[in-house]
Amino acid sequence: MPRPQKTEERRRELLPVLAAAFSELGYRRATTAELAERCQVQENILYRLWPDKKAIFLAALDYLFLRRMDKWKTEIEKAASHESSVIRLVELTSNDLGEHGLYRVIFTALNETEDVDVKNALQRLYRRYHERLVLELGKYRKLSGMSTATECADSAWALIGLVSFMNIVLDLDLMDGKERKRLFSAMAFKLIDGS
Amino acid sequence: MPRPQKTEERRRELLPVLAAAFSELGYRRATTAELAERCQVQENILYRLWPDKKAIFLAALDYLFLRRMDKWKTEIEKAASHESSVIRLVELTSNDLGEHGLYRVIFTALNETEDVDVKNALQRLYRRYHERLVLELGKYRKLSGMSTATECADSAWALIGLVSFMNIVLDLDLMDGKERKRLFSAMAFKLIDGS
DNA sequence: ACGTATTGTAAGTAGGCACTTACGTAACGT
DNA sequence: ACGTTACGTAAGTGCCTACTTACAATACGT
Repeated sequence: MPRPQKTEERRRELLPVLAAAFSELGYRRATTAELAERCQVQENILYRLWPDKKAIFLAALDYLFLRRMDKWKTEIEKAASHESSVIRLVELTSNDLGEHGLYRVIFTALNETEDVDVKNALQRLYRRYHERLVLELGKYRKLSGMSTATECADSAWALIGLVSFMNIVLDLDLMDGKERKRLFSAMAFKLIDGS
Repeated sequence: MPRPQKTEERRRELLPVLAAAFSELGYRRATTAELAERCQVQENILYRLWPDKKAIFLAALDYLFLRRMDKWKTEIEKAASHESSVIRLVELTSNDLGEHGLYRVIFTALNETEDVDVKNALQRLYRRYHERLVLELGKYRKLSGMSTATECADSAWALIGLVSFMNIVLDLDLMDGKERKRLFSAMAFKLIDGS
């Protein structure tokens, strides 16, 4: 048997480039020609690695989400034992609002929700995101004693909403960086402290 | 001079249909062919009323926003003098989350922000939205005495963010109607009461 | 070394899209 | 009544884009 296939390896190589393209350009403007050019390959070989453009997009979405969760993890580990991980996450998020391309891709995906696969992928993503946040928030609130599970879940959703919106603010240049960061921090801390 | 042109009148006639199409389908899927069919005219005549598709879209966006602000106005007027208009607005919003097509169109527009005209239109829309909300929120908080202008502005932005996010929740079926309404009300009231 | 299967190159295809053109028809002022 | 202008119909045009096909080059196991 000649030439062992290393497609999986190739996919991993190209994914960061593809993800960057999607987060810069969105789904539609990231044409297959553009994607291929950025990967410095022919369109053809993208289609040997994935069945279609949608599959490439979903792979990129997944990649960005996992990358983000990894960053959360290392950030939490870096935290001093006495400080809460939620606070650490809020600070992390306020510092790189929009730098990671995840939200851009999510917003672009939201316009493709008539596609069942895209919709399901987004659903799973948001649910996992929420689950993870509830976990950290729960730990934090347990320290201060009061707060029901529902209140925790609500606050986590509101936090996710806040981050989503801050990315709209960023896209539309509704505020400058300083103001944006101030608003986000103020609101985020209100939300994690609950009422 | 023969046949007085009534283009403006025709535009007003078609706008509701066009706006409905854009909020159902988004910008891309609302093809000019589809738009024409829904209006029961040929594509051709749309291009006699507007220079291009983008102009139609922006007109629809404006139409939906003005419609929404009108609804706010009548809702506030309907309010009994003793109850606050902000509370009235929150209740209104929680009742018809997603029914009006405004947010769908806004989200679709957010994927076209590389276009300067679209970006400016959205910027103006959000700023006017915010301004209006700050006004009502200010009146409400003046009653309870404390709250700086910045706090008011912050809360107004957070409210807008919450509504934006609830529309994502709706699109992705992340919660059923009851749960969605509960979450929105709970968070909205926290936000208008400030911390 | 050689055959086989993968990787790379380049051109092409079919469909969808925004936008036009050409022309027939109807209404208004005089 | 008639000429002018707006309105309506229908077909088309050229471009873009996701996806293919045909074929050459290369690397591995035997």
